[in-house]
Amino acid sequence: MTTSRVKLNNAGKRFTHQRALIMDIIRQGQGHLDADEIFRRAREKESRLSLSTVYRTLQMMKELELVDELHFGENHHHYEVKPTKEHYHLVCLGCGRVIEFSYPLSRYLKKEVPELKGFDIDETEIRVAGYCNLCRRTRR
Amino acid sequence: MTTSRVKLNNAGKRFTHQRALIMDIIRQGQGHLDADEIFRRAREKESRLSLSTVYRTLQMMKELELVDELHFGENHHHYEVKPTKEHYHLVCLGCGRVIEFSYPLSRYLKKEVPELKGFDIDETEIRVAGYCNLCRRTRR
DNA sequence: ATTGCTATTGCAAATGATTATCATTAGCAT
DNA sequence: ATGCTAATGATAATCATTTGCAATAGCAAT
Repeated sequence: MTTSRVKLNNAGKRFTHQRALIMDIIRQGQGHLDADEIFRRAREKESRLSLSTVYRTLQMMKELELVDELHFGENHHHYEVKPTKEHYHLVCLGCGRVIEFSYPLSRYLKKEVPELKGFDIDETEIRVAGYCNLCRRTRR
Repeated sequence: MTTSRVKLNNAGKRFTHQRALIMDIIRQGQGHLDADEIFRRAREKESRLSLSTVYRTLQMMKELELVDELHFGENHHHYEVKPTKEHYHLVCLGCGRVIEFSYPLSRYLKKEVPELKGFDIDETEIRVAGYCNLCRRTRR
């Protein structure tokens, strides 16, 4: 997409078709793919693509603030396109489903948390883990 | 400490001195050590202690709800004794300092987030990253 | 205290996730 | 079309964590 191309050029980066592909996959991924899943999907289109390129691209897109890295309490990360409205994630420990919810945390923090005085906030993340409606029932 | 011994026994686990040591270190650690730091400190007392034992013990203590695992956006985890009052963490990207703050998230979530209807919450975590007072100034 | 069962440990090797190295390739400004 | 150099692919290296297994040590029963 043109927007990403411009963003890359402004940052002095080249617009490669690997990068375009990876971005498209994250965009269409409807959610929260991890590096390996992005790699597998990208490989279907570009069989010569390297996993290193996926990691390097993710790193760069984080720095350019095109994507956010999410942490679901696992030992690998997930990625989503930088969202326009503030939202967080509910992770079901049963089925792994991820549910988004909006919540104006940053506004509340400023109001209610004295420790934040003079602290320059870069990122906020909320993780709520538990069992969704369905999994709650089938749990023994 | 006796309390942990009882908790272990109730769970059908043995109270080994490795486990006691690891728990003490986390308790006295004043905060948020990672597995490797726990290992290094424990080794000063018990030079034959194995890193596997640290990992296995952490795993077990998580399950018994004696400790919480924290995620600071790195690719390893940190640990603290299960806190009595709800609090979260502010991580300075400059100096790595971790500041705790209390915030009644779970109460607010129940009130304000419809997606949580029927969702059985196990854990909640907030991560706020940015630059503390000191680091903010020295940043170019 | 002694015994016996078996959970736990230490060690080493295995796995999983990510990063670094480096020769080759390909954007993009000229 | 050309040349400079950032980016890529492939592989090896690193870091974090887990697993397999023989030796050890809790702890319940004697």
